[in-house]
Amino acid sequence: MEKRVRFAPSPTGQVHIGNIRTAIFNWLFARHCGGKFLLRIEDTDLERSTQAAIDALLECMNWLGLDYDEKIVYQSAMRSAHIKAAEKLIAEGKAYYGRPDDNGRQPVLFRIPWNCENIPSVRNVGGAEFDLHPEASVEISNGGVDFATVSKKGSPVQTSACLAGLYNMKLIDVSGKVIFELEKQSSGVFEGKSFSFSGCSKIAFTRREVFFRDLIKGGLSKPVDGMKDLVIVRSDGSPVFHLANVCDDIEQNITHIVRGDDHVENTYRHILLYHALGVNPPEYAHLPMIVNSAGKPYSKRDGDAFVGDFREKGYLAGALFNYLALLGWSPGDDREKMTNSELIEAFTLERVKSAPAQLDLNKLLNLNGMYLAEMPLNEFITAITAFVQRLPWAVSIDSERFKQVAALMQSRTKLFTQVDAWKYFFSDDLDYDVKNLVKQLKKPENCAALEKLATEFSHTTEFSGEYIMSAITATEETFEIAHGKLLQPLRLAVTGLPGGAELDQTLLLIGAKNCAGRIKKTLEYYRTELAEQAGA
RNA sequence: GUCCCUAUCGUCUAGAGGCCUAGGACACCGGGUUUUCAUCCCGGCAACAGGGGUUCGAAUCCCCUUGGGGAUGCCA
Repeated sequence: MEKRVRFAPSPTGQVHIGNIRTAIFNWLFARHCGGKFLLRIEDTDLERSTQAAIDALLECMNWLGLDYDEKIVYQSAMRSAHIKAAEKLIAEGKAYYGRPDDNGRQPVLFRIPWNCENIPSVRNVGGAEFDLHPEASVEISNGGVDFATVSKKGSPVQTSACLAGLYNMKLIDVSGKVIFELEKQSSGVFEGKSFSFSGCSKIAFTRREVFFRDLIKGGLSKPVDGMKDLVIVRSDGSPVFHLANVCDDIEQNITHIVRGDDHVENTYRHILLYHALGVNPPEYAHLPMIVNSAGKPYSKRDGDAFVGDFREKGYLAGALFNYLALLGWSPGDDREKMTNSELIEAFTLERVKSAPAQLDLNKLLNLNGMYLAEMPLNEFITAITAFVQRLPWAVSIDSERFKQVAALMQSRTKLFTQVDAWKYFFSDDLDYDVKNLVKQLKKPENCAALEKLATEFSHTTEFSGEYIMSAITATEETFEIAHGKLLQPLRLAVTGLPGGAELDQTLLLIGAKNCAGRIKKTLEYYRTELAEQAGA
């Protein structure tokens, strides 16, 4: 059978990195097994869902190459189907109207099914009982049972459970006498009859549990007595996530649900909803969360949590995609830098880890650098041009010269936004690394040597790489500076910074006259502004 | 509080009872190349959370503890 997965985000803001990783895993799964990757936009929260957020989402997916099959389903357009499903459940006695709100309107609640015998996802696991706090009462009604167990310290712990969770329930008083049997009263309770008891010491019942095999986490189960009937239509008439989600997954014939593991608890209820709607539930796979460098879930304060931020900062879509695919998953061998087709080929849900993973910006940066390094030069230039154009100093730079600089700097660029550091190739207005500058220029012989070089540069007619290096060597000899020790001061004087590409290539691009002018300017700057503090 | 999930270098991970003296990558540290810085190359540091079992043998299976996360909504 064709495998069908979906990515179902709520467009309520920027696209979160954890969210997009879920999309990536769904996409990889679908592409690996030749299935369909569907997009459903869960825009039922009309207050918070905006067109801008939807546009941002689509833009993000497009940027990362997450192409989807079939038409986008907008959940808001499915509303009448959701309501119809709720009505069907009510008609079949599988859902009921709950307590009215202040305006007298009633929500619809899904009843955790009382008769579970024919539901393959539910099984009996034997008898269970709780000690009850004697001072608290037990309330039994159509909506479930409220009672209070006893904590270790002896205080009451208020608990409630759906009726179905307390199959064969018996209430036992302090003398050991059974004072209530749910089975005998069940039809009355479903019709609205309620009971209240005090002085009970025990509640005994047959425990049942919902179970499923998660493709990532393995066998998972939850006792039904830990569940409550859930609202599926609010009193204002709007469908709740659980109902909408399940209905749409049924409508789209989803066969595999791959989502964040914050949904594990919901899965038990969703499975029951599936059965109530007469459909076999799909396979589930729950992905671990991504956490920040402190091991906590990402919050607004962390920044770096939105896909758009990564794009703005100059990360490549391919690198981010590759990196995110490796968070919580690995191919099983030592490969890390992988093309999309390699990822598709290797991807299986079985290899997804189930512990949370921290995003490591360093590693992402490194991977991005690898992608940049192997980009063909013309592509690199095109891509980085988009970033340089935003910079104020770059408004009218020469494109031919920019290409030469790009060729020189590509191998040392890990992020497009690092183009900001190329300013000195185009502007005489240097941003000095003052600390390093002072360190170099407080040696008088360095200043004298630079002075001489400036003079030579301003007069030379044959400015070449060879000329530059031999001029430096000669000057070093003249001023008795150790071989190579003049390079740092010279670089600082011309570019303001301690690092960069090969010095001769750099100076060549800047030009003899400019170099000479900058050296003089830097020396002047040092003497007037920095010499004093260097001496002190 | 209760329930569920989870636990290998600082981080991402490999690991399916013997291939483990625990492998790779990032970061970090050292060396080489570069007459400087970076790239690049080579090397190093660094982990099975703790305690009990099971077994001839445990990172691997079981239990407990501890740490982390999630759920417990008329949010999604």
